[in-house]
Formats: sequence, structure tokens, C-alpha cells
Amino acid sequence: MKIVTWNINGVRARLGNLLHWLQESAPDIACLQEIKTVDEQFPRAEIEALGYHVETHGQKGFNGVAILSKLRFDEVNRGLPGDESDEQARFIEGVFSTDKGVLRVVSLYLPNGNPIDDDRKFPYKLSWMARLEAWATGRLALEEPLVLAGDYNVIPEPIDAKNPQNWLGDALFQPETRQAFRRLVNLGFTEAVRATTDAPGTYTFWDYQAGAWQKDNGIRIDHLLLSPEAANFFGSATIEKHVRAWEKPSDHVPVAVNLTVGAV
DNA sequence: ATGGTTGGTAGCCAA
Repeated sequence: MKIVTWNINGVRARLGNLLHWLQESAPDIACLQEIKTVDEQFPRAEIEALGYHVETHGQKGFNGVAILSKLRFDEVNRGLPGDESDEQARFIEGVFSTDKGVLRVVSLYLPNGNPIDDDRKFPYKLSWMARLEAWATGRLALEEPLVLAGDYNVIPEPIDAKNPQNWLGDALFQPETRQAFRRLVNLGFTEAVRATTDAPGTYTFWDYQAGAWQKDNGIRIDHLLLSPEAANFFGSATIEKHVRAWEKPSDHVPVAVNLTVGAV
């Protein structure tokens, strides 16, 4: 089973790319972030025509996440628990049945947090990460295969940036950010890309600005975290870097993981 | 060091 995360940066602006990619990459489950649309305007019919079930948690203009799946959804949960006043659409969980039992997959879009001296943005990021850790702690107690896929807006280590010194003042690379990410992983998750390779130059995002793609000035911020039960089925992770060279690309590329579970 | 680009929206903001 191939599970992929991709920050698509506007699903309506990227529909041609998305449809082409779905046919080329053929994910069983695709977790999208930054769909930037309300549910009613999500291009559901075109995606369903390729054989996918579609569940969205959209928002006007910003954010928004979705899960596309060849498997039927047994259950869908929208929104990260822990703050009833949080109206930003950044989290959706799908529950599926496989030949090895239940499988839970989350598509998450962790807050960017910039600028760090803003009185709301960075604290919101850190509180969201604390809520995610609390939620994940509860899910891990179920001892089920769980994949936490998404745009974490976290550069975990210096090796995950071409020019780490350029990110020292950025919310994505603050010590508190990196520590919160390590705390989450250390609950017992396997970070699929890092478990596959330690090679420098392993990036998932290249800014549109200043020729970042042409200079390979990238960062690795899209991650797939596997619960112990999911890691038992873990094969390898792949970054579909070539998608960044397409016409009208997203600034992120798809990141895939293969699990040795099948449809029922 | 600065400025550079894109999407959604109609506020320039968020990234």
C-alpha cells in the first residue's frame, strides 16, 4: 500500500498537476495539504472519476487538508482536538480496513509560525504541536498501524536544509520547534524518510523565490511518522522530486511510503 | 543583506 503526503498549494490551481500525478504515482492513499478551498469547491468529481474516495476539511482561502483513498473510509475525523476555539482546518484522520486489520492515516498541516516575534503565530505553532503530541499519545495507546503524514513545517536537523544558517531566525528551525518534533517522534514513531536515508540533499520543499529550485536550495519539512505497528509493515520512503520540475508546480513535492498491507 | 514568487482574494495576507 502506497501512502503519500503532498502539500499541493491550492488544489484548484493545481488540478491538472494533481490528476496527472494521481495517474502516474497511483497512490492508494494521498494526503493533501493547503487545498485552499472550502469543501463545496473541492474538485471532487474529477478525482472520484479516477477511482478515489474523497474526504476534505477545507477552509476559505488558506489551509485546508484532504485525504484521497482507493480504500473506502470506515471513519473520518476532522480537526485536531484540544482547542475548541481553533477554527483553522489543518487536520483530518481517515480510518481504513486492510488485510492486516485497521489502518489510520492523518493528513496534517502544521502551522508555519512565522514571524517568530509575532505575538500569535509562533505560540500558535507550539501550542498546536503540544496538542498533536497529546493526541498522538492517545492514539499510540491503541497499538494500531497509524501514519501521521503531512507538512510539518519543521526542519528537524541541519542536514535537512541546504543552507541551515539561513533558517536560524525562522520558525521552522527554532530550537523549540525542533524539540517539539523530537518529542513527538520519541513517543515511538519511525520517521520514514530519515529511516530510509541519511543522505544530504534530501529535500521536499523549494521556495518559489530567488531561484531556490535551480540552486537546489531546499529543505525537508514534509514528513511521514509511523506508529510501531505501522513501522512493522514499513518498506521504504520515496521523494517524488521530479514533480517540482513540472509546469506550475507546487513548492512542495510528494513524499511516499510503502507499507506491506493490502486492500481487503 | 535584500529581494525574490505564488495562490486566493479583493484586506495584501500567508507562505
